[in-house]
Amino acid sequence: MQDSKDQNKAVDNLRKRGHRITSQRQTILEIFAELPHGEHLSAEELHEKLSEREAAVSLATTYRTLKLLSSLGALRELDFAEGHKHYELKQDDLPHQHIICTGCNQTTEFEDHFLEQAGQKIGARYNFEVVDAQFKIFGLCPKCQK
Amino acid sequence: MQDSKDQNKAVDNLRKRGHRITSQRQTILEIFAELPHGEHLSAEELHEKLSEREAAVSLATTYRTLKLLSSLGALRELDFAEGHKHYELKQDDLPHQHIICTGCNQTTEFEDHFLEQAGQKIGARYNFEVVDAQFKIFGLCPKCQK
DNA sequence: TTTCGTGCAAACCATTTGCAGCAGC
DNA sequence: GCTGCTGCAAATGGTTTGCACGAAA
Repeated sequence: MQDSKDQNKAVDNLRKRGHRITSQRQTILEIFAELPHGEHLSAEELHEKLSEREAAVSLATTYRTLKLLSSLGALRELDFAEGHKHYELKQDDLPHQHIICTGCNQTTEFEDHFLEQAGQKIGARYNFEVVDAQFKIFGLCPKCQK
Repeated sequence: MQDSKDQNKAVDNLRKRGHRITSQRQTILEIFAELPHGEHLSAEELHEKLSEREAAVSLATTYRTLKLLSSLGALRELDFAEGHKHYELKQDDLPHQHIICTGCNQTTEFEDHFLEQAGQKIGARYNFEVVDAQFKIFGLCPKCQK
């Protein structure tokens, strides 16, 4: 399956950089791998999901792991201007741009071939080594326009 | 001058929606109008600039004003994933996309005609009333690649 | 066995809020 | 004069950290 491939890649990345493969890290990656594409979790939400399992993970470790995995490029850190960050598995071959309703905070994922390339192209213009590019559209969804 | 135009537009917006034109709000708009294009301020930085003037503004009011002006569309709220937000005057006719170095946190502004349109186009696809579109590129600048 | 990672609780820091006094309109 | 705005200080909420113990390698 698609997502467990990225999960394994993340584990390899941990190992490669000398980090240990702990049960907590595995469980967290597992949860992200099982998450339907397009969904993302805040640290708090992830911690909640972890608590539902037998193998609970402390909030501190949850935060530490999210930060570590993001720095390794296994997770993508998303900021929707609502006070806390969200995270999702980084899958380069899938769309990950967002359109956010400032009324109800609902986010929808979309893809746009042009945008996928734009990041690399513009980065090159500035001699940047591009790690990630995010396009966010803020506005009101049909429901919230009334 | 370019920026004072946007400043006045913001004042009109305040008035139109029944908000009062206080000296604090005017001073804050003034500071943003005087800011070189491409620069942006955090609440803390703005508060510092305010303290340098005779007419100081409390931190609480600084935050309240930033929030109000953003909700009116006079300011743009920027999030560079470094723990606090930044704000800049919203000038629709100028570029406002950012490329951010995750090494030294330096941000560079750039424009791209395609991107400016892409937000509107994609928003329309989802029947969104687009308020703002932000494209962010994360990566390492030439200096930080070593 | 040697580090590194974890859990806990306390600490931090950006932002928000209750309330009394003050200032736009 | 009415009501919204401000300043102050205290509260909040997400995130980080110091430390002692437990677990990968």
